[in-house]
Amino acid sequence: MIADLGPIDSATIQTQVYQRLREALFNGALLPGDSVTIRALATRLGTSPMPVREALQRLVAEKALIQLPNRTFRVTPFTTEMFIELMRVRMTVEGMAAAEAARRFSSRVERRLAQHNAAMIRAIERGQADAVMRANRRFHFELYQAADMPQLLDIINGLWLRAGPYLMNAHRSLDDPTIFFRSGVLFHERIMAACAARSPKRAARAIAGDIWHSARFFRRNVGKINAPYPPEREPRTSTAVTSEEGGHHESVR
Amino acid sequence: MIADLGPIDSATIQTQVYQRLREALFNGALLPGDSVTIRALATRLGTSPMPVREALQRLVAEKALIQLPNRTFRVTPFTTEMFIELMRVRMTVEGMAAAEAARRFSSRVERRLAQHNAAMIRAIERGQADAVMRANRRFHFELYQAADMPQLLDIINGLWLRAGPYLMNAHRSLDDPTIFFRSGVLFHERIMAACAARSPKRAARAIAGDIWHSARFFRRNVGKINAPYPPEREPRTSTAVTSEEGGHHESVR
DNA sequence: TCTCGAAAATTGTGATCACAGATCACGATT
DNA sequence: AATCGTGATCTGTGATCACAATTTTCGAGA
Repeated sequence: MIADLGPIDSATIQTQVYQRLREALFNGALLPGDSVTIRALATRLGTSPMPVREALQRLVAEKALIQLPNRTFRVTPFTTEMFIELMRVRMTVEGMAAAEAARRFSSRVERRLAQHNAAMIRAIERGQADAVMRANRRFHFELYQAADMPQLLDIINGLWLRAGPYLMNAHRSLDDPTIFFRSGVLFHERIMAACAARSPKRAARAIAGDIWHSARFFRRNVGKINAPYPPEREPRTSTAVTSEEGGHHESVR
Repeated sequence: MIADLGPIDSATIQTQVYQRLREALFNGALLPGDSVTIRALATRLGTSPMPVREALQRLVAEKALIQLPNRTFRVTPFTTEMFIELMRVRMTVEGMAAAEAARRFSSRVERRLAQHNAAMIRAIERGQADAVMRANRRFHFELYQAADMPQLLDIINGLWLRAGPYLMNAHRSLDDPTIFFRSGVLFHERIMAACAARSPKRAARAIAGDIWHSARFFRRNVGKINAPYPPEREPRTSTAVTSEEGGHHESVR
């Protein structure tokens, strides 16, 4: 009955592994098609294979990774069609969250949204693409969180996790990411205006517009982002890169 | 390069365990709040704890189970608020699927939908509640599958998995489930009409109506379905029922 | 130079064991 | 009779080992 504050509760190892992989996917540190192996990760993280196994299984459940007939793990690669489907789902799901956020809009989240967007503008001016993407993410989730629908937020998290390896790498394929980033800022302003006007429909439309607009930029580059093609065999498939393999990219750290 | 058909590919044990638990949840064989333990399940299924561990972790990832601070597993219990949120999410997500299905509607799925609905009517007349729920499920997923959006279908599967323990048990709390079942049939006819008319908006509205209507029946009974309340302690919580405990219900078989 | 095949290395899966934390059962103490 | 403490039991977590399937490597044969 003591008010024991400080529930430090440092998570289990498998949770830590899971969160690091999740962050790596969110940030685009892992490319679609990259293979991930249990032992290699365990060695790199200094644990036994067990926690890694469970973390990978969880990511498979969230469709962030796939398990080939091979049983080997890979960052889920998308075809253009799948990417478009994902963006369509995002438009309606995140549109719903935006609509609800507009209903519950408060000056507090209004202020924070403005801050995130300002940070995004600053990052654009400084040419810090990573910071831009980070600010963009914060803006969106600040909004979605304001909807106060935990289960909906979970779904959105899953969508971003799957889209991360693409969205966070796609801007590198653009000649001038700046103009792309700036249009994002404009959409964000539209979203804030809709929320300030307490208009759910406008907010949903604005979010959908933001998503669709960015999708237009990326659609053509979906293929370019994928890791070197894995050959498609029969009962199982493809090679497994294990760990280093040439300073490629798969940096789980 | 041989066209080896018959990919019987009897899955791994963990997959089998997962699917059985999934089915148990879908059918409402497990009540919200029921506790599930690794060793008990492993013993009952005649395997080692390993496959069960991974299956449970996966279900946790899908929010079908929760892990208390205790680390013990429980079938996710819902508050009324959470249940309503879930139903709202279902309305827009499944509404989207219905809309897309309406666009792609074919006489083939029209025929099959009619069959499922007919089966539902027959089951109602015979008073076979379980068969009613089964036919209802087939009807919905026949429709959603027709949308041809695999990722959206995955999300819907997750929603049903979480709702299963409630929806599949709630009709038992009704005085006369028949009138509830029959209204479902009417909504289904509305849905089919909308699809036949190739009207995405009407299809989405009809699905949302179906979901909301059923939610109204269940809302009051959310609390009644939950398994006996687990006491909420501090760092972790509640007892673990392990296995039999008095012929209660948790039949994973 | 290319093709084929067998050994070697790598992969995920499953079983078993050890362990820390939590819960429960039971008995001594007040 | 009620309360508290102590040991027994149960829980999930992590480590280690064994194994079958697969992939890769590499050398023999054409």
